[in-house]
Amino acid sequence: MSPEMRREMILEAAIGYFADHGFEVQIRQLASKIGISPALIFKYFETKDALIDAVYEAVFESRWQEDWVGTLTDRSIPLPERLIRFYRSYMATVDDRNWIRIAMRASLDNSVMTRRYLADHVSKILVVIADEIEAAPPGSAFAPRSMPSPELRIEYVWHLHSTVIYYLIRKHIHQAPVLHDQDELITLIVDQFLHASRP
Amino acid sequence: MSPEMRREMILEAAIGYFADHGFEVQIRQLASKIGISPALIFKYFETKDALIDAVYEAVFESRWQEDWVGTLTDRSIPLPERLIRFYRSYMATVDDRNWIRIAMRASLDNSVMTRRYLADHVSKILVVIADEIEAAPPGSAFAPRSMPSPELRIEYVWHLHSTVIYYLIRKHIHQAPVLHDQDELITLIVDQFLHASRP
DNA sequence: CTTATTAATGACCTATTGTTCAATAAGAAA
DNA sequence: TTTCTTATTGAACAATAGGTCATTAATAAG
Repeated sequence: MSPEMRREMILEAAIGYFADHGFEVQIRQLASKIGISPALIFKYFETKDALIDAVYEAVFESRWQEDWVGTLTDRSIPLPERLIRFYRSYMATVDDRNWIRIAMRASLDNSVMTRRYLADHVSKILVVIADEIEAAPPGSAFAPRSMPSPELRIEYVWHLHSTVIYYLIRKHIHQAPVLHDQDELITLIVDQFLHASRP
Repeated sequence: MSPEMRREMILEAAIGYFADHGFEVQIRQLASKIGISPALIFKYFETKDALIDAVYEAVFESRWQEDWVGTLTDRSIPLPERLIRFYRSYMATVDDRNWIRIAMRASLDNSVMTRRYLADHVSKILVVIADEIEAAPPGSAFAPRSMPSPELRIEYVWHLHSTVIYYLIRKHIHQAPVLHDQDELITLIVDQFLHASRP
């Protein structure tokens, strides 16, 4: 097998295996799962830690769509519609067992990855959403009654965002039964969230 | 030192250490952290797994207040006030780094503890909240416009509850900056949540 | 002070686990 | 086929880690 394919195969297997069983699983077990010898893994990744780093890289990479901010700020479209479109796209990108579990493990292990992701990416989105709500034309169905104080602004939007993220945690980490129809969920909570903001 | 105190000391140290570094840390490290020999730990806990089980027991025990349902269903008090009181008490009980982290680790490790906790305790609360919202007198400020379909009922209340739980995950697992004033947070989101339900 | 009891330990055992490396298999090129 | 290259492995090493046990230290009773 070509080195590129083999490396990819090992990396993919490691992502799934680490997501399921944690980073402490033995290289031996991972190898036997793939059907190769443990030694071969060390041909492609210097050490176990290097493999873990590669898993982090692969999983955190491309978990972000450049057009999300564009979708949210396109004021030619009504705000509810924008939020629903955004969260549908967001769900499609992040509703992934391996991603959710590894991001959570990263935080528990005190890795900087998830904290950086939250700081760099998620908080950007939250600010945009807060801005768009505030910018809604007064008198429109979803203009805010009164936006909370600056310190509460982002926490206010977390109310919406938390629901989506924790839905994924319930699904992929707690493995509890959740509503299957995600479009319905998104419509429900965006509607709920915005109606509380009406004048 | 008396056996009871020693056992308690080991257990408490294990809770903190496992919460921080995961269940894979060495007994040696835990022992040196406590300042005792590794062998002593095995005098009080048969095996490492027995210690882990004891940690689970200790952490999941008494994470539930019997009077919560009573608080939520006392219709002599306005619903917003009931929800605010409940979530203040809930926060006081669950806003604990060790608890949040170990409950999350339990789920990732496929332990039944957290799933059972969600099924037995949390979902009970969510049903009660849904019932109370629906029972709000028509025309009151927070009577529901229209309660969603039966399948969406609980998911609807998750919108409120998720925000509280994910706030704690952000704080204790992601260790991201969060709003310090929890009373303010609770007031904000309960208010937000109920106002969306008004007629 | 002596002795009995037991909390506590240090040294050791064994299995596990990351990692290495000489040897082998497989496949392409000549 | 022969040769060259390289993907792959089996076996082993060294450090790690759970667990045991004979011995020691501490404490309280007589």
